[in-house]
Amino acid sequence: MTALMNRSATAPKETKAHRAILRVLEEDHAPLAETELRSRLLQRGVRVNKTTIYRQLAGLKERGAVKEVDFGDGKKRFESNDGEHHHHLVCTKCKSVDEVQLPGELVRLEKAISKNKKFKILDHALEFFGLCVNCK
Amino acid sequence: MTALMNRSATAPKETKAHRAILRVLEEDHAPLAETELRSRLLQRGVRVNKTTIYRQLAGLKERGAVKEVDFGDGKKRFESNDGEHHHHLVCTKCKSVDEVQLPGELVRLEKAISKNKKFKILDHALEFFGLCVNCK
DNA sequence: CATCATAATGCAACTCAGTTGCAATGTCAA
DNA sequence: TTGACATTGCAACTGAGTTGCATTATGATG
Repeated sequence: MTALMNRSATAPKETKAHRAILRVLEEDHAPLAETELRSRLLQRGVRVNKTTIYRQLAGLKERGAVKEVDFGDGKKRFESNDGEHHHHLVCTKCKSVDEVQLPGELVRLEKAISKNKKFKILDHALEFFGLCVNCK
Repeated sequence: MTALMNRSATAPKETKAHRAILRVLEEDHAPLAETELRSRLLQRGVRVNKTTIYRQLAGLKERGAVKEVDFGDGKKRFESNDGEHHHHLVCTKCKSVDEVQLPGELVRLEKAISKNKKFKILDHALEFFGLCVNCK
């Protein structure tokens, strides 16, 4: 392609870090923090500086390839943004993470809220915390 | 009393910091971060060390007087835990915070999830981000 | 293939929220 | 009033995340 694909951001370069990070996030389909991501990369023999990781993640997020997720533990987590929109079931004991779909539920809620409160909702954060099958 | 009352939770002592912090949280009914809380206290002429604030908040939370809220900006926020269970409408522009009640909605959702996924939900985090009436 | 602008990387130093150890102070029951 | 012990303040620390800058790598162009 030529000049199109303008995008406010420059075309990302094909680097080792870029490829490896995307691959890890696509395979391990869970929200990963920087340290987790870094050790996953190391396991694959790819050593990447944490600054690079944060910068890559910022870029990937901007381009919509990745979504930021917050588990309320003060760490930024990122997950691949391929599948459907979903939420997480975070086991507070073993830290495992499962996914749930809430088809239409939140959309309905948000519409109702927008009407009543006249607040334009652009995003939401919804995560569930508790005990998974193995831990309860 | 003597040796009993072993507890994990001692009766909180009536201190200046304790009183002042509770009062600020009760009056300014919004989730406040440590720095915000601290300056609110200063405005009332109460100078409290940040360590003390964090420790008081931890205690208040343990006793259920206060709830921790996460807006995903890497800061712990706490709000008074009197009123009804509610969620927040956070304006990403002017940072104002409004409240919404979602009567029964989440309870229903959580029950359905528990059944399908066999995950025991103990807590959830749900906040909405967008533009308030003035900013949109 | 060689060149070169510029994007990506690594490193060190930094910021900022939150925590910890410890000595000093305050609270409150006896 | 006393004394046990909870609370406070301070300084030093931790850990996540960011920034400036010099170095390296990418990929478009000739």
